[in-house]
Amino acid sequence: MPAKCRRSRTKFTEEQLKILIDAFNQKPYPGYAAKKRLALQVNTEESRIQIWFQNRRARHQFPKRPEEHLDARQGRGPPAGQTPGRGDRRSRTSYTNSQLQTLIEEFKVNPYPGIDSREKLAKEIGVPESRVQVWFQNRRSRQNTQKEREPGEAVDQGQNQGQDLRDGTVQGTATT
DNA sequence: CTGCTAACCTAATCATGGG
DNA sequence: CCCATGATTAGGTTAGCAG
Repeated sequence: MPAKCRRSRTKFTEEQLKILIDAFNQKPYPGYAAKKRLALQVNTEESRIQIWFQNRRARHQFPKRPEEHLDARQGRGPPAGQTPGRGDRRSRTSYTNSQLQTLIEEFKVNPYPGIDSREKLAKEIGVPESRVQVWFQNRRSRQNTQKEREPGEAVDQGQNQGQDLRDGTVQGTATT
């Protein structure tokens, strides 16, 4: 194959796992700052930390421990639907018009960019690769949701499941 | 081959910021 | 206030590697 679509599988060392598991047991929903700190500690990317926590929460029934204290503020305490984690999210990325143009153009030719394409794109518009990935995820999702708006035409789904096979390698560069 | 688990996906939802 | 859209989550699939 020309290149790998996926990022290569990260192999955590025992030491790294120890730190991660310990952190997980104390706080299964780390905020952005905590993830960044952990990333530094185990010397890896923060996006790897995020994926690791996602997978861990999904597969291990961690002690339903929302917070070590956190007891609903009965006043109104609307536990229904609120982020378990702290309000510590990554700040919203605001894309400039030209950045959006680049992303949209790429999306048209390849809505499922592999790791190489995403990294190249990220470098091009000066944004972390993880943001590019999220952007594509949201874009695809939105497209599927709103596709029910225009009964026009198009809406051609190729039943493409799993096998994405498409790799960037788009030497674009034509322009400029 | 099987089990574990990183990477990745969708859909839903939370949350922010501009009109 | 409301809407467009970025960030996060649950849960499910794909795939690399050790046993």
